[in-house]
Amino acid sequence: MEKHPVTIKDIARQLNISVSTVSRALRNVADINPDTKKAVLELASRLNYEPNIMAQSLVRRSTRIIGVIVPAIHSHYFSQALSGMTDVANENNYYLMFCQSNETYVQEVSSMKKLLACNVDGLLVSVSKETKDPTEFRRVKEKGVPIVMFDRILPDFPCNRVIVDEYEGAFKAVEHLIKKGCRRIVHIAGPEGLSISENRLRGYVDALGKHRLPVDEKLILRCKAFEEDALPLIRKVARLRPLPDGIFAINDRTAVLAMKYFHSHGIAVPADIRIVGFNDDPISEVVEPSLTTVMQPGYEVGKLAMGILIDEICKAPKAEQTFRLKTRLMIRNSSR
Amino acid sequence: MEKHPVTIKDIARQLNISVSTVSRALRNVADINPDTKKAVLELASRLNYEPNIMAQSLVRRSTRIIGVIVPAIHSHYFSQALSGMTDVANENNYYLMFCQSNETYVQEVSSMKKLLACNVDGLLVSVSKETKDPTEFRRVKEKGVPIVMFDRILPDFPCNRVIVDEYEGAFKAVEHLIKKGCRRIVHIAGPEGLSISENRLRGYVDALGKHRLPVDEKLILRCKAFEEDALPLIRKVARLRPLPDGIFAINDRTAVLAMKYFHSHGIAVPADIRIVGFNDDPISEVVEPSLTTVMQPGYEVGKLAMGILIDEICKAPKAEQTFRLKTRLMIRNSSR
DNA sequence: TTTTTTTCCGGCAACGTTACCGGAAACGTT
DNA sequence: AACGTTTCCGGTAACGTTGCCGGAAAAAAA
Repeated sequence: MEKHPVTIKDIARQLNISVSTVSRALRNVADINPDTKKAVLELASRLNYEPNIMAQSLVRRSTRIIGVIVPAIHSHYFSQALSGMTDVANENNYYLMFCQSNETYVQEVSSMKKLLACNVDGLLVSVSKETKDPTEFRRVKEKGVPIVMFDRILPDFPCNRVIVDEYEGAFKAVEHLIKKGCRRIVHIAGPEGLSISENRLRGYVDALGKHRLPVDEKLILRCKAFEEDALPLIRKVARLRPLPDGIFAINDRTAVLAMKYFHSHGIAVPADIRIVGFNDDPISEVVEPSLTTVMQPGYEVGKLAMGILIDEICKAPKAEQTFRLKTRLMIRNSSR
Repeated sequence: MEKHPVTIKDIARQLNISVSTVSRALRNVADINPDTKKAVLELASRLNYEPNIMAQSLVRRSTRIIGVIVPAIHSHYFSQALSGMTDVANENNYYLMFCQSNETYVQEVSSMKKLLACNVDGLLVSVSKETKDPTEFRRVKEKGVPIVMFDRILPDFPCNRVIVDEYEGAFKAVEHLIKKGCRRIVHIAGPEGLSISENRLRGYVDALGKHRLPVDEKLILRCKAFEEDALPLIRKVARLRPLPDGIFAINDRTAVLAMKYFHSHGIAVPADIRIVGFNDDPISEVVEPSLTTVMQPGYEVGKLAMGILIDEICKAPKAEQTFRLKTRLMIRNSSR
């Protein structure tokens, strides 16, 4: 074991030809005798030759590696997106390197440095909840490495983007509550400054506006993290008088947390209060009562983002676009 | 933009010294004047120099890239494991390339080929449900690329392994049911031949044996896939007479499926039938009644597997071991 | 036949880095 | 002063591959 992997030189030596001829035979280039080509290909497959990607990328200045940075690899939504990316990357003969920021800006930047050192051909990023400053991303772009942002984008940083239409999703969710008769609807919002938080909040506000309901600041509660600090907010909601009759939560975990809390405190869902979440996590189908929620097509977001990035790598630069995928309101029992 | 990234040569030119001197200054080697070293380091950081990993790996014959193959990136358990791996890899300055087999042998092998072409320093594999044949893995090992298998291992292929003690987990789960008074316990088992299926089955059988309960073949039902074909089996269970009084399911999704089915068919859980699952997916906490299940430490499995692989890459080969992480029985309402 | 064109191949340099070797200069020793 | 030692540096080859160029041999045209 530990033999040298077979190289182009080995083939050249055995066939008594030069390395450049072998190289040409292995690729689809003219200037090669069909017979030699056949001989080379045969020997190559017999020896189980695999080209050395490192050497290739060194001379080609392109690695076919794409770097991906997400806040957390575990997380139903992101792991679905990663899955979509992987499938598309595979089809197109690209390699993927994954990093997670664990929701910190520091890890995000250090991951980016590492990926750049690997000469990635492109970057797929969903920013951490701490990230506000686009300068690091600008630097990368100036080096000529294309970036596509997905889901959690940075408003100040122009680039191709793939997001779900969270505004519309939120709007539909809140409108659904209104149609069910809710008049005092709480929004448990996400961390400030994050695009997804703001979009969902806007959807909430506009839906109220459309139906001429007042926007009461006291009914808008902000999480700092995503789930960790939701419980105190939920307690606050339960103590509000009169009790709100609807909740639109930033995500399913928060919504479920609220449902569990209400259940153990004698507040009935949906009779006393209706609840809608966001994400369509597996838990939403399973919780009792099942949770109405906004489905985001994570797998599709991943596929699309990867597709766009690959396009940007290969072809001439087009105008930067923002692609919005539609959400779907999954109506279940928590709002019936 | 699209400027050449700064190389060791640029530094050498600007400082009027040779590339080898720069190279030495950048690394921790003797044979370098402290002053020159300082000058080089300063200029390097001023120019934002990053060494080209491709070039380094070409000459060092080591890429610091580790390939990971799992059946599915989405999946609560695997995404947790990947998360653990990523964190450990990062700490140790390794890069990760992820592939998913989508539970097919073909994709698994093609992923492996691709990763090898990238000259990965090691491989972390959890095999697909189709995989029986160890020859491809043997080949890799003969090339000197270390493999650590985790979770879904291949019995015929000797290597370092990290698994959870599924036997003990299953044993405890079934024993728990017995202690709650169950006497006719069904096992909804996983696909045949998979290590995890077999280990859990053995735990089931042995727990029955220990408590002198008969093993009834009619109470052991096999899934072919994991969840897709579970429903017919559950129907079968519901039609059994006398009705079984306990179920040990291969995973939480199957268990929840069963609970939902029973609920809509007037069978009470846990009064008529007690249920235990496997995995501790988020859904198990949330379902009504909450699901008793066997917790597997996915994140820890990932961390440990990566740690062992890195050890194997760096140090002299030690005897191959199988590391078993303990599970924990999470007792909830579905078995009370 | 000679000339032109085509076909095919080998040599060389390059990609960015490291490893090895040899040697100049500075220092220390007797 | 002559010698050995140490310190530090530059040159060169190599890692595996591709791209360019020049040229020999074969084929086509004159």
